[in-house]
Amino acid sequence: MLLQLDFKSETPIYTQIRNQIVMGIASGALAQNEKLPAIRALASDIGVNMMTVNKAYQLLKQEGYIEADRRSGAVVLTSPEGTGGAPSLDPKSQNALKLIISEAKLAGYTSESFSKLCSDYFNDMERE
Amino acid sequence: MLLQLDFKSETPIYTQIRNQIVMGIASGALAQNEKLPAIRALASDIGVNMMTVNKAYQLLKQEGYIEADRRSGAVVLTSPEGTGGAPSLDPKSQNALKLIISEAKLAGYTSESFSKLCSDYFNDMERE
Amino acid sequence: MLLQLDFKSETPIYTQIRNQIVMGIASGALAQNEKLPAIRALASDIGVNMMTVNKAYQLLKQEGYIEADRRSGAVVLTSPEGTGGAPSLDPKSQNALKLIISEAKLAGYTSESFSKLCSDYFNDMERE
Amino acid sequence: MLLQLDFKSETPIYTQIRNQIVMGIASGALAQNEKLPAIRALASDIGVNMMTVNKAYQLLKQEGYIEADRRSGAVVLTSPEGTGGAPSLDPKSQNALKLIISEAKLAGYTSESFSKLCSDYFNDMERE
DNA sequence: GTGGTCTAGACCACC
DNA sequence: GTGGTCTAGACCACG
Repeated sequence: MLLQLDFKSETPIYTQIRNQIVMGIASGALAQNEKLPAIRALASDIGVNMMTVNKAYQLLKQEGYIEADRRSGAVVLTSPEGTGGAPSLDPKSQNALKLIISEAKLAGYTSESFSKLCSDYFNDMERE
Repeated sequence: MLLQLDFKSETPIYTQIRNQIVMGIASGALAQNEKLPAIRALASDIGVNMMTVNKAYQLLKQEGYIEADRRSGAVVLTSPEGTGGAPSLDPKSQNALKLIISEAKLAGYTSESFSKLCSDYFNDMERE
Repeated sequence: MLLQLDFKSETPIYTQIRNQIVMGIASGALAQNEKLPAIRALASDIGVNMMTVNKAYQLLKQEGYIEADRRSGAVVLTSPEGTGGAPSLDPKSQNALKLIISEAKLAGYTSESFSKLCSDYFNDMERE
Repeated sequence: MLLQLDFKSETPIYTQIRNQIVMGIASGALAQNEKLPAIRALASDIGVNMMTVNKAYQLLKQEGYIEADRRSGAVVLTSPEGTGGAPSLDPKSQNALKLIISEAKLAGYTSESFSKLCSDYFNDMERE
């Protein structure tokens, strides 16, 4: 699991860390119940202030992606994939998705070609 | 065409304006070649400073969604929808989409149910 | 002699008219002593306010490119091409040239390749 | 690196700042990877509002001359001078160059004397 | 009437 | 400390 940060990006670094970890979990690069690196270690690894990593971890905790374990630091939570209930997307992400779909439509995508694109991304993740 | 802004949001107001206009164009609420409201008019309409609206318009110009005419303000550009070439999505939007798909997967979506969600959004736009 | 205006450009229309006429004279499209179209005629031709054309003509007069003739409107002045003295470039244009050369250098041009580019433009004009 | 602004000029201050920095990079006065002054510092230095400097910096970023690093402000980008591919000039600059060449021709320059002028400017930059 | 530019001062997020 | 955002009001160029 390697984090790739872009210090020139306008998205805050702690958000980038959070995003990469979420994508890592989804792709399986980070297994369920796997232990995340210690804040201090990760911070020095990627050359970033500890506060920044801490902020990312707290975000992830708050969103239910990871859990703080007294003994072993942070661990990836078992995702409720098979809960049975209808899956629901965070409202913010829903809005972001609507925006992306608008852009895609104006860029020439049809409903079908866009769905195709999404499926591709979905399947790419499985294999990584 | 009514703009709905959230002044408490952490996404800058000028970005919100830009997003709403993009979605407005995609949904047809803003017709091609339609004249956009004057910067100052829109600014006072939504209770925001002129500079803020200006920034949003410049973003849209730069991205090719609208065009400024010296004589009559800004107009919606005719989108090159049928250019024939493969449609392409902005790299930033691609990354955002990948992130959303990761979140969706962890929230329990399958590739199919997610594609369904996208199609629904796509079609909703047509009707508005 | 056809004027091509870009109403979306950020350079004022009267400047565009002035520039096109200067380039027209240099390329020979407008001959020395040739009569320029009447303000009113040109204005309606290119779909522009008379004031705008007037402003362009006054600029050209002031810079010594054309002359107002009571009887026949404006005519192209005989350029002092063979005056013998060292040619001199307008200070503003000198600065603009320095800036362009800076940009060209950063874009990878060498002194030689840039001179080549200039010669090409110079010669292109002769033929038009 | 000293900026010389003309507050009476009709070219916007932010453009003047942008131009001076571009010329500074080309002349070597600003070294590659050198850190640019902080927006607020430069602004108070040259007696100008922060927003004005900000606008200049954003232009430069957008054009690829400088880069913003989240941690340490803006730095001069390593220019891709030896990329091998044919160097290309911005279309706007090309048009500006054509116009200047037209003016030069009418002022009595020959293709050769103009090329000489350009070489001189090119070489002057190296030494500064 | 339109957009473009600029100012002086403020608040906030990030690192 | 840094940059990003926003405001309220002003002046000017363009058409």
